[in-house]
Amino acid sequence: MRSSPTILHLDMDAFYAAVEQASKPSLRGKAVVVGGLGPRGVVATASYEARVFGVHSAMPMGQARRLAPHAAYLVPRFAFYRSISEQVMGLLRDLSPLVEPLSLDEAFVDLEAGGAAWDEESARLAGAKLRADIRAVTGLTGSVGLAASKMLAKIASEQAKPDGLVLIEPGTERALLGPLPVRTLPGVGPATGDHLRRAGIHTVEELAEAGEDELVRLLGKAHGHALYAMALARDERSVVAERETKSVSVEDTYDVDIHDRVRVGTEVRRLADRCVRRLRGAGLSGRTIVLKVRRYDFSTLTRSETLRGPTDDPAVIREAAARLLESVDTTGGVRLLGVGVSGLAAYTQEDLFAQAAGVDEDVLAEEPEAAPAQERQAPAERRWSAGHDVRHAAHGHGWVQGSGLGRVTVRFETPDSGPGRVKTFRIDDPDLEPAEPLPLVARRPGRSERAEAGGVGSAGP
DNA sequence: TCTGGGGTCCTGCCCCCG
DNA sequence: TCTGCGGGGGCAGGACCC
Repeated sequence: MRSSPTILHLDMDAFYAAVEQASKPSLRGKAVVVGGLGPRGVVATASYEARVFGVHSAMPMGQARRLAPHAAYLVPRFAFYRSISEQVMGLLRDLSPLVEPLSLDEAFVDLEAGGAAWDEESARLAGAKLRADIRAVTGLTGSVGLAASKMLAKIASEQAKPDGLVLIEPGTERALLGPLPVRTLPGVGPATGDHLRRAGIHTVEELAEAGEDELVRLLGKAHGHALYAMALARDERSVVAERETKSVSVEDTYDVDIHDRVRVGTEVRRLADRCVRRLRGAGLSGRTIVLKVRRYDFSTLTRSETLRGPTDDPAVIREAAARLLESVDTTGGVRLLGVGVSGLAAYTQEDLFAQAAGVDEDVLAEEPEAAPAQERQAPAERRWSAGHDVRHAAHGHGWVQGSGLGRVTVRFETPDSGPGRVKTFRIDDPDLEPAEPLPLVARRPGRSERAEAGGVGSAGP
């Protein structure tokens, strides 16, 4: 392990909810819950104000609504979050070429590799500057952990949340880790946590005392060795900038279980097509086709089939998925279906033949990526999804607060306005149209008339 | 109104091959 | 020809992460 705390872990605070609050002034300081709004939705992110009521990620929406009935409930806008994420990742790449994104809102940075820091003092300065830059560019807050290893940097950022910076000084690692619950360590989830608890192991210190052989006996080879090393604060994993994709998959949970076998078949075909679209979008093909079925009782099974060579041909993948479906009993109903492809390659075998023979590309049903999810909504809500931006000819930019019964309610405000007024329209009002989200922070001088003093949005907790 | 969607990695089992 | 053994691929399931 390196001797200086020059591995940085960034974790944006309640990212999706914070973006929504920055984008919608009337939600700042309020409980905001982002997630699926259907009957089977779960919480993706809850703002800190919502967490006070006990709402947290992965909780069923119904439960969240009971706990926080007055919170604002919004569907995620992934494309928008991705654009903000790219700004943040850009700032990280200014620090070092070694940036390892873990998700839209999290990444590791090797500060030493970029020359951005070499000791405790310079690391602290780089982390503080990064936090200030993120706030200036996006209006959002992120928490920074600094340590000599990935694991410790991640634990540090967790302790720094929200809106803070924690540096773990070399030499203090074991003492800091010892009293923490085993669940703090990455890779210890509910099942492993239970397993260890039954063996009388509750803290990291007890994990270390148990010894490597005992942990391997309890948890298996890979997990046992890895966990023992982590308990001793040993973590040699390096920051890896480029990770290649190993699989591509799509899945849908249905609002009500599907019983009709024919309908199951058509859904699997649609999923196969969506999966192919993703695959091709990434310039990939694959050999192994995986069908996933979650039944009415939540039991989940997968069936897979490996082809002779990689493909991105929709007909081939549809047929494989259909064959796999034949071996699955769906009586009783299914709540989720999924199709995936693994064993990826950057080329296909058939396309050589197809091009040589002049064969047409198989036609993929024209279907925008978002269609299946929207299709489940009532027609009135199809155009006006809660939380999405709109523009009105007379009233300007706003967002949909809700719609139903032929009406749509819009709040007119922008990231750098104050909280705005609410108005209601007919859903077919010709003056109302969908709009792109506005930048969270007014553009820097140059062209914007909005770049006035105090224009930087605040989204503090 | 109980439980999303997209991934990764590991394990155990079976089968084939040498 | 039989048996043992080890490796590797394919397959299913489970745990975990964000």
